[in-house]
This record gives sequence, C-alpha cells and structure tokens, in this order.
Amino acid sequence: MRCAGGSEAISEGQRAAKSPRERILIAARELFYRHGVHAVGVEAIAETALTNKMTLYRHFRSKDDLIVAYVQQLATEGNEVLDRILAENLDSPQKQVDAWVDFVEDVLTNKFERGCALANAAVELDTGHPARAVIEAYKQRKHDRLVELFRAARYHDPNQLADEVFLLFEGARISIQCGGKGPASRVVGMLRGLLASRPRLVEV
Amino acid sequence: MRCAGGSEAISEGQRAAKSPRERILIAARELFYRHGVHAVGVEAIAETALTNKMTLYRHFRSKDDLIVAYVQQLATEGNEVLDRILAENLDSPQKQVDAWVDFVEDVLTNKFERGCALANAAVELDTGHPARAVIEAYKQRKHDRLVELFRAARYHDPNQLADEVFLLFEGARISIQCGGKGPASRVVGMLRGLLASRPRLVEV
DNA sequence: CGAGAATGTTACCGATCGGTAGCAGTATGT
DNA sequence: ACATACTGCTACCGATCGGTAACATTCTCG
Repeated sequence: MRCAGGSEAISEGQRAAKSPRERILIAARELFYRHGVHAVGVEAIAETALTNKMTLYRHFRSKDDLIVAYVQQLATEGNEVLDRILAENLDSPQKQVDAWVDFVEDVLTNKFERGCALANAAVELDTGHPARAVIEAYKQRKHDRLVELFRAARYHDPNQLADEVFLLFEGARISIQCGGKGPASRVVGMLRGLLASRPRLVEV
Repeated sequence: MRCAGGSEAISEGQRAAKSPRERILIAARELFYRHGVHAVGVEAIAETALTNKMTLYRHFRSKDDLIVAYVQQLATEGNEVLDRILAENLDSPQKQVDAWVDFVEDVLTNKFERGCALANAAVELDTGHPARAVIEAYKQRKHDRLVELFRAARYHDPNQLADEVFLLFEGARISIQCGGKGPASRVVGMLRGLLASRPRLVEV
C-alpha cells in the first residue's frame, strides 16, 4: 500500500527534459504505470520530476487532469510507434505485419512489463472519468488499424483475424501480471503460427 | 476519484447474511470490484456492510488482510463454479466444454461486468502484496483445468488450445472496460468456432 | 437467569491526501 | 536595465486515510 515516495533516483530522462511540464509527465508515466494512478500522490510525482507540487498545479488543473494528460501521452506514443512500424515497411504489407509481431514480442518480453498502461488505468478509473474516453478511443483505433493492416496483407476475413490477434495480445498483457505467465510467454509463437496458417486472398 | 460512500442502499444479500464477517466480505466484493481496492476506504465497506470500522478490524487485521480475504473469496468461488459446471455434465467432456462456453457467454454479457475482479486487483497491487500469490495461483490452476478439460474432450494439442482460449477470454474481459467492446462481444462466437473446427483425436 | 463473547458507538490518533496562498528567486526578451 | 513570466519554496488548508481506545450494548448459550 506504500508508494515509493521521494527516494526515486533521478531518472536519466529528467536531466534532458528541460521544461518542468515534460519532467512531470515523465515522472507520472513511470510512477502511475508502476504503482497505479491511485497509489501515487501528486507530491511523489513532483519530487520525482525534480520540482514541486505548486509547479505541477500550474501546469495541470488537478490530479485528474494530470491523469488525462498521462493517458493522452500514452495513446499518442502508441499511435506513433505503429506509425513508425508501418512507415518503415512500406514495401510490403506482410513485412508490416511481421514487424508489428516483432514489436509485440519486444513488449511482452520486456521484464518491466506490467501490462498495458492504458488498460491498467481504465481498471482504476470510474466509468465517467474523462481519461476513459481517451483510452477507449485509442483501443478502438488500434483495433481498426489492425483490421486495415490485415486487409492490406490480403488476409481472408481481416475483421475476425484482428479480433483474435487483438484479444490474444490484450489477454497476454494482462496475464503477465496475474500469473498465467505460461500462456503469455507462448503468445508470440501462437501469433506467428496463426498468421502463417491463415488463408489469404492470393498467394504471395 | 470519489467513491460511493455510505449512500449505497442495503443490498439484498445483506439481510440474509447473519455474521458481520460475511456482510463485510459481501460489501468488500461489491465495492472493491466496482471502484477498485485503492479507491474504497474501510469505512465505506463497514457502512455498506451495516456495521462499523471497529468490527471490521476485529475480523481483519488490516485493510491488506481484507484484500487478501476478498481475493481468496473470489478464487474459491471461481473454482467452485467450474466444479459445478463439470459436475453437472459428467456424462460427456464435450458437454462440459459447451457448458463452460455458455458460462463464459453469461459472464461477458453481464452488463455489470467490469473485467475479471482478480485481474483488476492484481493491476492495483504491488508485486509483493500477499494477494498477488493467491491471484497467480488461481489463474495458473484455471489454465491447467482448461488443459485437462480439453484433453478429456480429446482435442488435439490441448495445451495450445487452452492457451488460446485462456488468453482470448482474459483479453475479452479486460477489453470490456477499455473500449474494444467490438472484439469482446464477438469472442464467444469465436470460441465456439474455434472449438468446433479444432482437430480431435477421434470423431464423436 | 447469568456470564462471557461478540457487536455497536463515539471519539480520537498520526499520516497523508489533493489543492492553495504568498513570496522569493531566476530566466527571458527587448 | 527593465518588466514580465516562470519557477522554487515553505507553510498551510480541510478532508480523508488506515487504525485504535474505551465503554456501552446486545447476543448467545449453558
């Protein structure tokens, strides 16, 4: 029940980030993800960001506002990562798919993984919290982009394939922190097998 | 950020439950699930249970102790539900599988569903919390029981099938509360299709 | 009945929560 | 050099947090 307090060492990123606002968002990203949005107080975030509560409240109207910014930051970065993966493999949709699976593998084998930060935040937030809308929009968009990716790679029934892949990924991330580490550790292999054996509209 | 406080109406179950301990566990189950373990204070639980903080602390050494009991209660009930499903369909493993899928459908279409309570709790709890061990053991056991169920139903490669089904289910439950409602609403159909098209050791 | 255990009630503790006032210091651009 | 804006700092607010002391009340069961 205890959160880390101010004893967090100065993160590498903190020196580089000039503006207090950036440092606060970096600190929020770390602490909110590691301990949950409710277990971390604004003071701990301010201290980790090498600033103080007052400056924090000059940039964010309330803690809920900061939570929204935290979630928006994650959603933006998530979209940008996918943008980059797709942009780096413009020559072939199949390579885009493979690159995305490689990325999934990286995420799931990261030993600091504590599940999807957005899903974790949604779990802690009441239904009416403004951050929930951001999270839901992001997940919806992510699913839709998977559909388009699979359609471009000429998979048969890209909608259902995206459903399956999406849910397997989500299930793996949540399972990492609640025991079923077995299935989560095998999901990448499953994904590759699934994608390799799926019918296509044309053979490549 | 605000939890419901004492305004919760007296739940139906509260009158029937005699002992304060039972009432407290019922209240904890409701409030912890709905708002998260960190967002609910012990006082709110005591009031919802039609008792007071002092009595609560006579039955549970601390809030963390109550959280462990809450999680243990959920794990026990989860195991019992599966026990019952299997016991009611002893004549055929295939009927056991079908009955379990029907149960999954009930869970996912329950409009009060806010994901798996155990997974949600794990998200909020630090890695060293004693409740985490209970959660992990339960999920591990659940996965193992799925393997045995599929093996009894003579599915080919019951290990991988259990992995897939387990992750799809977990993914669906977490997705219900963070937007991807589309995929979650279609997962039962996916499961039925998956199970119907899977190779078996013998035809029935 | 009567005795002992379990419950209810109230008031309290120190700590921490989210959030703010006020002022001193430090960049910044012109 | 100057005004302006931003930042740091300290001290504080009321509320709530988890947890406890002391005592009155009720229940249970021999």
